[in-house]
Parts: sequence; C-alpha cells; structure tokens
Amino acid sequence: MVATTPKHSGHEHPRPRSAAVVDDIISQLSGLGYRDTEPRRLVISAVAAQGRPFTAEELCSALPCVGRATVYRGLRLLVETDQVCRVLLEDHELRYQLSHQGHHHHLLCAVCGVSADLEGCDVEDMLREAAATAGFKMSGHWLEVYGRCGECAAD
Amino acid sequence: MVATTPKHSGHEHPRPRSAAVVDDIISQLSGLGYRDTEPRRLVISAVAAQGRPFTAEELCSALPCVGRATVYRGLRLLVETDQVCRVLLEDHELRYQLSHQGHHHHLLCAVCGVSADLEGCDVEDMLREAAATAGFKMSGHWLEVYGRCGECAAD
DNA sequence: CCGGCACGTGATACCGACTATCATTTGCGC
DNA sequence: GCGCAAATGATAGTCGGTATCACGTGCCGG
Repeated sequence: MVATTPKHSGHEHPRPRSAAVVDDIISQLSGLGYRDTEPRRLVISAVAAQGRPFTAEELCSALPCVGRATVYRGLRLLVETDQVCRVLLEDHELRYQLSHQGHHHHLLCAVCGVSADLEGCDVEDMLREAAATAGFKMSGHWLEVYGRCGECAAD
Repeated sequence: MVATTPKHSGHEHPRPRSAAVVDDIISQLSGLGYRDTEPRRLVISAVAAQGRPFTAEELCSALPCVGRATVYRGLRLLVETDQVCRVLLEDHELRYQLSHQGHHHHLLCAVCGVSADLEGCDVEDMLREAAATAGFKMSGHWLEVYGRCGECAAD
C-alpha cells in the first residue's frame, strides 16, 4: 500500500493537491456547460482522494451525504469527459481512477490493487498490423496487464 | 441412443460438427467427474451452434426448455474448464464463445459482431518487459481488439 | 441584486443480469 | 435395479446500476 504516485509535475502546491485537481476539473466542466455544484465537487474530491482504482460503490459509501444517483451520474460524467478512466480487474470487476489523460494501459497489482501506467509499450501498430492480416480494420483496443507490483512481488 | 441431434434427412451424413463438439466436451467433462446430462448437452449444443459471441441471455432464450439457472451453471462450468472463453465488447458487454484452446486474443467486428482470433501477434513478451520497467512482475493480461471485419469494412 | 428557469439533486422505484435456495429428478457406480 | 450424490428448475433474492420525478439551486439576464 503505498505511494506509486503518478508523476504529475506538481510540487509545491499551496493547497492540498486534491483541491487543485477539483478546481481544475470543475473549470473544465464549466467550459463544457456543466454547473459548479457542491455534490459534484464532493464527488470529484472523493475520486481524487482514492489511492488506487475504486468501485462506484466505494465512492458511494465514501460520500454518505451525497445521493447514490448523484455519485453515479458524477462518475459517468467524469468518464465521458475523460477525467476518469475505467479499469477492469482480472475478475471482471469494473473500477475507476483519475485519468492521466491520453490513451494508455494499466498495470494492476493483484495483491494490493495499486495501478501504474504502462509506458514504453506501443502495441498499437503491432495490433493494427496483426488485425489487418485477418482482414480487419482496427479501430480500437482494450488492454489491461495484471501482475504484482515491486513491493508485493518481494513478499 | 444418441441422437438428440435435429436431423431431418433420411440418410446418414457425416455428423454435424456440433454433435462432435458436444461429444468431445461431454467426454472431457466426464473425465473431470461431471455427469452426462440432457440439459448439459443441450447447453453445449446451443453454444456450439452460435456463429459469433453470444450473451448468457441469448443462450437462455435459445433454450426455452432448459432452466435459466441450469444454462448459467452450464456456461460457468464451460468457462471454468476452458471450453468457452469470455469476450468483452467495447461497451463492456460480456459475451461468450467456444474457446479455440490456448491463450489467444479476439478481433471483434463492431458492426456484425463476428470474432476472429488474433494471430501472429505475440504481445506477451513485450508486455512483460514493459511491466518490468515499472517494477511489476506480470502474471497475465487481457486484450481485446475492436474494428471492422473485411466484409463490414467494405461497406 | 433579484427573479426565474433549466440543470442538478436525491429518495425511491425499477431493471437486468446473475446467484442462492431447495424440493424434486436423474445419472451412474455398485 | 438400488440408492445416493449430482444435477435440475422454479422461484426468490442480490447486486450494480438506471429511470422517475418532485424539489432545490447555480447562474444568466435584467
């Protein structure tokens, strides 16, 4: 359980990172015509506070003061606007996490649940080519990689 | 004896592939201690009759004479014994199809729903290496490729 | 600064996919 | 055949998520 914090450039933030994240997302949503509401801020704040991929239900119980429907709606909005991305566990459980923007894949630790982004791996072209040999025109793909993170592998 | 195969012609044909598939799977299950039952054969037969990835519900309605629970149980058994594999569509719908044994990935047509196996594409090593650079020890992965099959791409 | 209204919220009912329960049936080893 | 455990199937329940709708509120025009 630990760290593996994504390498956002953020150093010296006067305020807790989460607050900056909330403001940032809220302003992006405003630009798209969505209102700045208290429950929405609470949802975003809770999302930002999660240390690893989380489920919608976890978010609900982390936000007892926000209605279930609102949590689900907020989460869906964040996914639609690419602020949050979906993560699929090995047992097909669907989880979420703050998106680090852009297309990428996840490395998921089966033990502690932490996730990391897979870097230096461009499967895209390879897949497109392999698809072409089967007569397919590739339009997208879904990839999750499962394993153990450094700490859990040591045990 | 045998039968249970919907045959209408008066003379012998080489047995429909599906019948052979059913017998094959039933015998594998027998080897594992599972009984050869009529509903189970019906489920396997229906699975083999599907031309493309199908949902559990589709299977249920294709088998009105078999209880829902039995269909689900049969399907789960087939997945557990690797006779059937899961396919995840782009919209996260879970489907199934006869497994072509061994680890492989699917190419799925977004238009007609047909699936093909991705060949000549060994992402495994590449992923393991990329995972290692993030300090992860890879144990598995999930990959689905979406696009359009030759026919649908032509339209 | 205020009024209004459309967007947003939340309690609840609903839904669809799947599982648990349990009385009954059935495969199959003896 | 016999008997019993496995399997079945009707049904009820669970779980994650969505639709509904009366009410609240952000925010724009004035």
